[in-house]
Amino acid sequence: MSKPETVPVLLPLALPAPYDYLAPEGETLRPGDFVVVPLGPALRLGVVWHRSEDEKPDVAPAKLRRIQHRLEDVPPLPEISLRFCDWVANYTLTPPGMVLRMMMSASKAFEPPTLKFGVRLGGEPPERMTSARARVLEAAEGGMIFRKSELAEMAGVSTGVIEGLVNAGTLLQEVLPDPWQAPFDLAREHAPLSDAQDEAAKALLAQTGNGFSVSLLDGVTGSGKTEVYFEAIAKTLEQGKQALVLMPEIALTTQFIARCEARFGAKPAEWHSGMTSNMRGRVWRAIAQGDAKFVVAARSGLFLPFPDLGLIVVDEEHDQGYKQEDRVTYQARDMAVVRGNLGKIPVILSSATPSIESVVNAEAGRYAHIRLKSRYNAAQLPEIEPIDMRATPPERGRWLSPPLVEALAETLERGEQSLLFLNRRGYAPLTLCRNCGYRFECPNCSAWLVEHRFRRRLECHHCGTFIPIPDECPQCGAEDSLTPCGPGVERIDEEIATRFPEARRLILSSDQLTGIDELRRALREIEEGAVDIVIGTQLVAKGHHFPGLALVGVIDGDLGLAQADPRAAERTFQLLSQVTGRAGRAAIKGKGLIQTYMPEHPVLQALAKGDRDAFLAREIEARKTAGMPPFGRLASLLISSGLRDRAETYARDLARAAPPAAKILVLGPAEAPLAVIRGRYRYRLLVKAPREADMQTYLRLWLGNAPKPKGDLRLTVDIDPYSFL
DNA sequence: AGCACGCCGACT
DNA sequence: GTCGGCGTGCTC
Repeated sequence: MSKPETVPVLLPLALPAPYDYLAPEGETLRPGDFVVVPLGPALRLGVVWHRSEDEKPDVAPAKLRRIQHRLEDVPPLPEISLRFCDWVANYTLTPPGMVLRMMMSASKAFEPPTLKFGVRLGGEPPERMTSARARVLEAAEGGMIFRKSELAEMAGVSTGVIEGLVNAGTLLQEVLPDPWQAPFDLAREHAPLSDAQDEAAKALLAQTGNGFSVSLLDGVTGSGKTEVYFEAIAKTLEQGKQALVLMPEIALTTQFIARCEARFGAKPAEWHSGMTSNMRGRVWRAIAQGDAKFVVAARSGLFLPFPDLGLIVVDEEHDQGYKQEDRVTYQARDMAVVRGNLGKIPVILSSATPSIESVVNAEAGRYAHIRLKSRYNAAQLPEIEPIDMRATPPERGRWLSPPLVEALAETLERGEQSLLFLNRRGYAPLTLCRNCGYRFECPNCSAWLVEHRFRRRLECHHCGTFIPIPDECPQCGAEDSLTPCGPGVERIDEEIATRFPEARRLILSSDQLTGIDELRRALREIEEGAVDIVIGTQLVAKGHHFPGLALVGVIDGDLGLAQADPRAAERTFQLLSQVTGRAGRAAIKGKGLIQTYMPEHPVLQALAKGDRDAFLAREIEARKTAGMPPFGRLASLLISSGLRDRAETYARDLARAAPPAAKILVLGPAEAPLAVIRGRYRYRLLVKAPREADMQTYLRLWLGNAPKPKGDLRLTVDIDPYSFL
């Protein structure tokens, strides 16, 4: 032992590798331990990393500084998390520290935990009894623990009364248990599975239990996929292991949490960005300690420190929301499969409209394909019909075609609910001057300003800039000459208001519903049947059930098809099937009407005929021929700068520095479809490679020798890009 | 991610 | 002459 022991420590910063430190005197540290280390002038929190055999510290010994101390009351990061971090960093070409940062994104978890206290009936009755006190005692009957505010509200008294009873010794203060501390009742009685569900559950359980496997649980909306994977969750919890369910939109999961509670007798822990930092800290710790066994999370939940994860479910696996595009860009569905592989545990991908990638993997035998072809409870799939807008156009200045209006009228007549879907926020996507042709464009982006009549302004959907709606044209000065062009949800709402003044309407869009609570309230109103016609954006397509919905009308079925995007057809098919799939449940036969100018398009044909498989086969064939994912690999390099020339020149220099490779194609640079965002000019390079090529090694070699972006130049690498804007 | 160093313009 | 703008580079 001549040399002092050096320990690699990874810091949650954009550094290329872990730094080496001297171990603290007389203490042995292990990989995963959280440690405080000096870095430059400051102290920082990092994680003791692992070093492979062949690596050795190559930093000058004189530079080595000593680890200050280890965090003793934080559980160490599990070994799998370290390997997962390295894997993701390597795959996405991100510094490992940035992945670690995601893993540590609960700063409160590293501070001494604050205990929450509640009160419980237990001591002697108070000497002086009042009516308020009596009400509290009555409400607290049974010995349950309540939060002070909760009990006060139940008894209809102020919290002062509660405090008084605490001081009198009647109410005892006790640590409030977190929801995940309630035990699960796995044998709890629940609605029996249908034969099809039972068969699927058996097939699924056959996959789970012996190490890593991926199952694609593929069933039409309303077929009861959730109950099927609940069986796998029950099995996991029975084994005492942790189960993770990923959801694309956590704001919409109230229903899901309630179903979990109904099935297992206790609530799962939740994890998403909308939680308070205190709550995030508590959940993080509970997971790290292995106390939280069942976690429902947004995509970032994949990076939580599970010491004993036994199952990952990716719900609505096709959803684009799983692709994170800012900071570290990753596809959570794909990374879930990686995490499952590292942990040797089963992964379930669930969807009514699975992604092409997953279907191809299932067909190739890499994933088990478990299908549920019919709806649960004899409910029928909605009948879907395209409406040819060339044959039955709407009247001037209107957006609903006669057949859709008629269907709405009939549905309204029957007292049933309708949903109109338009994936466009605001009132109108473009405003122009009738007199001189001036169009309102964002000063910072290459995009039109969208009129939001509700908020009385013109907004840019890319940078958030807005101006009040002007009275006159800024170019020619003409008054009353400004004309909104095209519809957004607000304009559809206006049309419904004139056509069906008696109907109760609700716009389900992030503009109208700010915050989770408002959204949840709106969803409840719809569920309870307090709304006749819902007009909604994307939000309505994400896994929420509307039990009374009979008719779904899609205002612009072609909207997603216009873009020159290799995934446009897939995405449109998924979105439209999900939206129209909201129609019709147990008692009601649903109907879906899609307004389109190209009813003969394969996407619309497939929807109308309910022939998903034919569409998938066709789409898969097209991808195969073009060498597109999953048959080939893509990476996108986005170059941006405040100066157009600088961005373009750098993009060209970068392209020129690309090492020649037999089968790897570098396309571009080309101006990005959204050429300017927030005043930054954007150019794009696309790298296309065969499936067997090592894209990461190629990119590292290339970027290692290429000129580095200087000044305000930014270069972002996106492996497996989903957005081409 | 911080923070210091260093090189250019506009002030007492 | 100095103050301070931020672009560049370093932190084990």
